[in-house]
Amino acid sequence: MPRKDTTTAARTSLPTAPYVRVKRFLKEGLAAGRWPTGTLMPSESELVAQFEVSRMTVTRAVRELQAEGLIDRVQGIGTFAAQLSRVSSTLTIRDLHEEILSRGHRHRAEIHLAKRERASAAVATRLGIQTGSTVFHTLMVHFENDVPLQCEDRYVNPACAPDYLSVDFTQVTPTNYLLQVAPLWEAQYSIEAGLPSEQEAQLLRLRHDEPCLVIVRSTERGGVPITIARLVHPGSRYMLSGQFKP
Amino acid sequence: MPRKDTTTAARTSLPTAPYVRVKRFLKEGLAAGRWPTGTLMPSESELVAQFEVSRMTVTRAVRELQAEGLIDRVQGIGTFAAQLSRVSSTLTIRDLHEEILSRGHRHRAEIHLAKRERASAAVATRLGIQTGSTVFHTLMVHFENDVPLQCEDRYVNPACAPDYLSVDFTQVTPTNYLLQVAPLWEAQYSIEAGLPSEQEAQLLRLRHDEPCLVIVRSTERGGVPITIARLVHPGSRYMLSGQFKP
DNA sequence: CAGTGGTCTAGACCACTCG
DNA sequence: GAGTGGTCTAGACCACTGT
Repeated sequence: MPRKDTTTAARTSLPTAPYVRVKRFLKEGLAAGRWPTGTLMPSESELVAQFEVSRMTVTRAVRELQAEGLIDRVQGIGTFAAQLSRVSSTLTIRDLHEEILSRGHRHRAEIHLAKRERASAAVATRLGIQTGSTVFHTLMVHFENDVPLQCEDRYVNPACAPDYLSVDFTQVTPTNYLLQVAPLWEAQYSIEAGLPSEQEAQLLRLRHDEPCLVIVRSTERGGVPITIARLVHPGSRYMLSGQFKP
Repeated sequence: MPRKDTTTAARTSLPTAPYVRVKRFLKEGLAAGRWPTGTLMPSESELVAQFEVSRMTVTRAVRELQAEGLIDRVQGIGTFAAQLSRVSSTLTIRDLHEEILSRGHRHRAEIHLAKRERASAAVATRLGIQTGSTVFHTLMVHFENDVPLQCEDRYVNPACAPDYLSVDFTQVTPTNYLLQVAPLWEAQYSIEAGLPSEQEAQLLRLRHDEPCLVIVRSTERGGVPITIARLVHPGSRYMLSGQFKP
């Protein structure tokens, strides 16, 4: 009889999956401070005995908690409660076009620059190419219902997207196009508050002393830099938001 | 013979785990555009046949990709390539004290307020309590090597941390203390650029027109609000950074 | 109905760490 | 050697979707 008899409770309401029960037990124990940070938690075999389930089931529950960063496991040693203070959230950065449409608003892009240039030392370094070699450079402003929302200043490695300049960016955002050409596999970003450059202030129709949210993002794939972008948002018109949900 | 014979390759170099191989196959296929967004991907049974592994192994690989948001699965239908453009990053917000120490710098907190107050309507709403009932209110500035780095204005629901005001916040940060009392299970935040209030500018030793990164974070547990905090950082001295790594 | 994913089991071998 | 996690298998039952 490979299938275990389902005599045990949980028939009245929801027949919660066993691995979910194990997971919940551990999660609630952590929330209740039953295993303070760094404490040794029950071993897999203990959980197997306690819940009368197979080890695979326990393993799944525990592995998922590990993936969520709630516990640390060390082979040969045991399972430990993780630093709950290092909780991390998922900050989803969507394509601005989609984001605006999903709010039910209109999106429009104004192209101010789209040409090939010689890479400055700073740009070349970050794109992993030779100073003075060709790069693609675009500068545009994105509008939400005709209000300027983002100034996008972007350099692209021609090796990764040779046809970049032939794209009509009033129809497809650079992000979207680059995702088609090379799904972005790794990226780094920084988020800070700062003042717009003179040009940015003008393009965004801002006074030069209005604070902006500045996101600098560089994207690469397998160690090959694809693009770097500086995204400037008027502080009064844009905010990032997200959730923690450990 | 329950154990499968390990005749097949991968003996010369690393004996990569089968589930890793399956996962890598799918991941690289997605990167190469083999399955555009929304496309039907191989079923579990196909992968079982192709890789000559058990279904559990395939399931694990596929389930992990799903957790990473790279694929969508629908019972009874199949597995589909997810929208790669909605890649999300993990933004880890650590305790500022730890963050500063990990940079090898000194942390110091200056307490400007720590008392009980009657909740204003705005605060009461966000803390889920009655207007006019008691709340704890703290205001402090955190220094990194004696440079003001963050102004923390915080309201706490007394029901969740009755002893909050008896804590010596020059020794323990509110975040740290609240994490001990009630590990934060859910939180929401917004990040924006803005100007400091007059008081904040003074506390941070800023001109009132210097842009700041403002994080507003509210924390709850099981639907019960614990605390709301407004964290103001001088734009010139602080930045958030993170990575995408799908 | 056949095909899909969702879950579970009872065992197994391995690598690792500790006393 | 005993205990831990890391991984795998061959089968199974289920719920769900299509035709």
